[in-house]
Amino acid sequence: MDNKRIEKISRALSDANRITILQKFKKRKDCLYCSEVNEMLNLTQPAVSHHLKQLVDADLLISVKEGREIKYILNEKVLSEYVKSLGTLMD
Amino acid sequence: MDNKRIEKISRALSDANRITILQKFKKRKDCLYCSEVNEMLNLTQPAVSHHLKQLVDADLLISVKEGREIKYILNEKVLSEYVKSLGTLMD
DNA sequence: TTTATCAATTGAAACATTTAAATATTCAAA
DNA sequence: TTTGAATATTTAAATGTTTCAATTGATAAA
Repeated sequence: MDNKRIEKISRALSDANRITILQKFKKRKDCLYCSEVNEMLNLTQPAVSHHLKQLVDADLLISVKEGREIKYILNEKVLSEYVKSLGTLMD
Repeated sequence: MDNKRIEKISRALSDANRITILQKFKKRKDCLYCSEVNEMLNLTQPAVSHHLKQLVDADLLISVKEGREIKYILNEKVLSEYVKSLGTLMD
C-alpha cells in the first residue's frame, strides 16, 4: 500500500465520529444502514452523510444501494492491508 | 486504546511527509536525527519541526536531547497498540 | 564571551475540514 | 403521478492544518 493510500485512510480514521461508526460494525452483525448511523451519532444528517462519504472514499466502507436505503459494509480487506502496512514499520 | 488516542495517532499518520519520516526508521537503524529529517524532506526547517512535533505529540516518536541535537526514536509500543486497536475492528 | 549551529516558536497566507441549514435527488408507496 | 422518506449536495461559517519567512532560544566551539 503506497503512502498516498495510507495518508487517505489515516485521515479517514482521524475523527472520533468515524471511529465510532466503524466500531458499530462489531455489535451490529456485519452491516449498518445509514439511518442507524444517524440515530447513533448526535449529528445532523448531512454531517453523517459527510463522514460516511469519507469512509467510503477511503475504501474502508462499501456502500450498497437497497431501494431508497443505503447499506454499508466494512471493507475488512482494505482495513487489514492498512494495518499490515503500518506493521511493516516495526519489522 | 480509547478513541481519542486513535484519532490523534491517525491524524499524525495522515500526512505523506510524516509517513515518510516513520519509514526512514527502517533504513537507518533505530533512530533519526532532526537534521537527517531536514535533509531527506524537501521542506523548510520549521515545517519539519512541525511534523516531528505532531509525531511526538501522538507518542509515535520519542525525542531525546543530545547536546544541541535531537535524536528521535520510534515508539514501537504505541504504534503496535494502535495497530492492535484497529485490528479489533475486524475480529 | 562572542559566534555559529541546531531546533523551536511566532506570524501570516493558503488551503482543508467540520458542521448546520437549506435545498436537491432518488425511489417507494399511495 | 403525487407524496413522503432516505440520502446527497450546496453554501457558508468556524476551525484546523500546512507551509514559509523571520525570529528566538539553547548549546557547543572558537
